[in-house]
This record gives sequence, C-alpha cells and structure tokens, in this order.
Amino acid sequence: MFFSKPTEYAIRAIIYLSLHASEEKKLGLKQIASDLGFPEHYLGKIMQDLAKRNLIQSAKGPHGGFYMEEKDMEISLLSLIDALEGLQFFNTCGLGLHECNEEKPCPIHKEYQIIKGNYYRLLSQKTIRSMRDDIENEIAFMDLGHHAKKE
Amino acid sequence: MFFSKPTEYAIRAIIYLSLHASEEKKLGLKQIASDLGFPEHYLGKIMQDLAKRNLIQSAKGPHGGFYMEEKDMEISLLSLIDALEGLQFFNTCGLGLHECNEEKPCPIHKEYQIIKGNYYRLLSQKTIRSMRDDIENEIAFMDLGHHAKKE
DNA sequence: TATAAAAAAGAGTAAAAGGTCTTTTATTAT
DNA sequence: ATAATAAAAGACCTTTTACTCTTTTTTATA
Repeated sequence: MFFSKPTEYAIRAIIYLSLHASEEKKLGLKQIASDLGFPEHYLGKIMQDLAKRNLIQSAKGPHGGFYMEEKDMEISLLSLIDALEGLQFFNTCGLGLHECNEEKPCPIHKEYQIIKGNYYRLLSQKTIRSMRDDIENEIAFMDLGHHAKKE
Repeated sequence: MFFSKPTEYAIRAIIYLSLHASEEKKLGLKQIASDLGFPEHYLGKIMQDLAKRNLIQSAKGPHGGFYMEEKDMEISLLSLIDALEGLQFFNTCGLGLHECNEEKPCPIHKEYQIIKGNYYRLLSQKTIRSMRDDIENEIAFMDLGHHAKKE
C-alpha cells in the first residue's frame, strides 16, 4: 500500500469511530481493536497519538473511551496522513533519484507527477465525513470480515 | 516510493548497464556500486538475482562483470518489478481492506483503481530500451550526483 | 473514599528489511 | 599449473517496523 501500518490502522479506526461512536457512546480500545482485528496495545498507542494531536477525543475512567466530535470529521485523508507520517512521498522521484525535476526529469518523471497529483487530489477530497456518509448511504462499504461480532 | 530498496537498486543498475555496458565492455560490481552510490555487496546479491533470472548477463573471472544483451532491453519496468517483488500492489485496496471490490467498494475504491491503472500502464510502457534512448537523446536524465567519478 | 474502569505511558520483544564481511567458485592470462 | 580477477554464495550484523506486556494515571460511581 501507500502508507505505513500505523497510518492504515489510524485511518480505519477513525472511520470506524465516525460510524459507531459519539460523545454519548464512546468506544473502548478493546472493542475497537477486536472489531477491526488490530493488535490492541499497538492500536492503543496510535489512538493516544491521534488524541494528543486532537484528531479524535478520548476520556479515561469508567464509561470512557474514544469518539469523534463533528468538527473532527472535516479532516481529509491527506491531512491525516500528513499529521501521521508526513507527505514526503509526494516530493519523491518515481525511480528514487535525488536529482529529478522539471529541468532534469528522470525517464518516468512527467507521467509519475501526474499520477501523484491525482492521488494527492483523491486524498484531499476524501474527508472522514464524506467517507462516513458514503458508508451510511451504502455507496461504500467497510466490512469487518471475519472480525465482525455476532448480533 | 512504490517499491522496495532492492527493486530500486535493480532498476537503476539495469538502466545504468543499458547505458554504459556491453558484451565488449562489462562493468564490475565495484564500479557500478561506487558510481551509483549503492552498498557494494548488497547490490551484488541483487545483480546475482537478476543474472540468475536471466534479466542481465554476468561473467566471472578477469574482464568479467555485468552487461546486457539487446534482447534484455525489451523488458518493461512492470515485468521487472513483477520478477523482483510481484505485483500484489495492484490487487490491494487503498485502505488495506481485505474485502474491497466492485460490489462492495471501500470509500476510495473507484478513484484508487483508476490511479493504480494509470501507474500500471506507465510501468508497462516504459522499457529499459525506451528509457535508455530517452537518456541518450537527453530527453530524460539520470544524474549520478555527487557519486559521479572525475573524468 | 475506595474501587473499578479505562486511557496513558514505558519498557521490552519479535520479525522484517537493509546492509556487511568472509569464503568459495569460475575464468582468464601468464 | 599458477596467480589474479571477479562473480557467487553464505553467514552474520544493524536498523526499523511492528507488536506485547506491565505499570501508572485519571475519573466516574457505589
């Protein structure tokens, strides 16, 4: 994929929160990790990080857990990725060359720039809210697969 | 970047060979590694692997080294990557979901498929020969940067 | 005000990726 | 035949990434 495991976990956990949690119904780490099939304590640190950066909300103690405020849902995938691992990817040559630019382009420079541009656009257009809405309207899906809990 | 270090080293070394080596003028590992600034023995294994797969030619002993035959230059970046690390990338969901397909697309599925398709096309169109020609015609460049040897 | 619930924090472990060093094998030229 | 050259092979080391286990802190509520 394009980004690291922690970033993948963060993105999927955030989308999950946006769908199933609220200030009135916080979700505990244990439940999120088991529902998504992620390693609990590892996800714990990632959630901590997200909370510290104020990208999600957290509350300690009984009936505590994680949730998102409406404002948190405005964030785009791009900003999320930027916050978590930076956007160096978009400044990197497709063949790994250090000296590659418009004046001295590598053999795939032009086309690769366009592809990165399209990906950049995609990531900046998709907000947590827009993805949540698509899932709620069954335009998009995020199956839990074999991790889904019985009803 | 999109692929692993070994694949990056392989691609750049192959392009370098296509430009500077031939059956009459083989290049030794030492020179290739120092010219490109890659770790010598690590590159050695990668070259071994390429030779074993018959993607480049190698000869032991005095005046031995690596080179490419004209036929070797027909290979595309896509086939190279396929040979070195496989193409799972192109079958992977943009959000890491296991269950993501046309029927149950993830929230970025459609756009991501298009981007992957464009990247796939780029990689299959660029052959070693086409890239070598572009560099020889100064349409493209592959600077050695500070690794370049003095003339 | 004690207790239990839950996140926060920290230290340690495991696996994968990337890289080094040494020995062996094949080839060429003397 | 021998010596030199260069790739092939193998064992090992280092760093980074991914993950686990334990302890501490905060907070709601009985």
